[in-house]
Amino acid sequence: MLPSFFVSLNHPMQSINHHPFTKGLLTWYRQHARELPWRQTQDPYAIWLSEVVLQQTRVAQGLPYYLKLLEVFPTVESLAHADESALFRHWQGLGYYSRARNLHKTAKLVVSDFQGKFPTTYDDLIQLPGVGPYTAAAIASFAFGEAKPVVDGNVFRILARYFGIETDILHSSARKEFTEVAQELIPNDLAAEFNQAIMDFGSLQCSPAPLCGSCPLSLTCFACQQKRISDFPVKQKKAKQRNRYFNYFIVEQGKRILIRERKEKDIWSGLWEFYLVESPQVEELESIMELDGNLSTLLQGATIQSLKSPKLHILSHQKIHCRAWYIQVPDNLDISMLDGFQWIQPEDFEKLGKSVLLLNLITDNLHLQIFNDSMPR
DNA sequence: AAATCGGGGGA
DNA sequence: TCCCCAGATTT
Repeated sequence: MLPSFFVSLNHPMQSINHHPFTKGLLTWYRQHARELPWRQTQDPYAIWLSEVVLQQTRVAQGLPYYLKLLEVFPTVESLAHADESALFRHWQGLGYYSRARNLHKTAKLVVSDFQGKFPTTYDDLIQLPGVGPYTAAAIASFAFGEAKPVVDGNVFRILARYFGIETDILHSSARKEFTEVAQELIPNDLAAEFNQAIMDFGSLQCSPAPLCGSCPLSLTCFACQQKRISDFPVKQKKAKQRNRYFNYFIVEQGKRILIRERKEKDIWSGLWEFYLVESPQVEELESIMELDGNLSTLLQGATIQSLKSPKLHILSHQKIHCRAWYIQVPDNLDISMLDGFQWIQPEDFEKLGKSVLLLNLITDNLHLQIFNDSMPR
């Protein structure tokens, strides 16, 4: 009769994991762990914040945003009570702006429905807006010690290589399959350490261009043994991005400029921008005016000049071709307010979140009188 | 199941 | 250029 702890070795909820992968990984981690600020705390708020910032974002890029956000919004209450516009301004430049909206939603939800205390289990955490399987597992393990494996890009890559898994990691069934493998490997009593370890291992050792020569797992790694490192992970190639043509007009009247919040279901929703006319291709000014009736109205009695602008702005799925003009409307000319637009002073516009394309457009034209050195950064 | 949502860095 | 990054959500 075997003792129960021995029987449990082949059970998913095993308390001690002797798999060579796990042993080698944890040994490696104890010598190579990165020192990262969100590892110095067990506060679920700080951990949640870091995980959302780091979604699809490199540590080096997200780190300054995390530090600043935690400084400005040190508690979930402070974030819940903050203006969403302030949050967007701090998120400016980080990308995937729906993260900021969901962050605010969840903060308000945690304060209003959970007395400011985050849920403590994976199953409850994943109910929160902007919290998916990865982030729920990260918070559950790091803050509460629950043995749920994180399955991010690192984990897909490492497990695909180590076990020779040929499943397309973009296929809908891939997450379930890789999660089941990871669940077999994660030690019940060292879940947080295992999850931190596997992500550091993916970043530092088993990176996209891996360092197999110095890898402690190379002897038991399928891809390395078979000399098929480049075969894993299997990943469907991405489609080509579409072209779009943005024509921006910096419209000025009496020290104020015409701006609008992007609210449609499109890129940069929640950010602010100048008057924009999108065209199906590169167009002359005359053709652009035909595309947009209000533009001709704005130009009645106004002066217009061409501006320097970023030629191209690349996103994951789109290539934005950009041109820009400067329209000065005389003070005495009465412009009826266009729907959805508002006039704003540059120093107030600076406080609103803007896309990197718009920031670059502004930077290219800081010599304009209207900006008057009020728009740094 | 596929598409979409940013921006930046490394090879 | 292409790929990938501490993914989530919508269609």
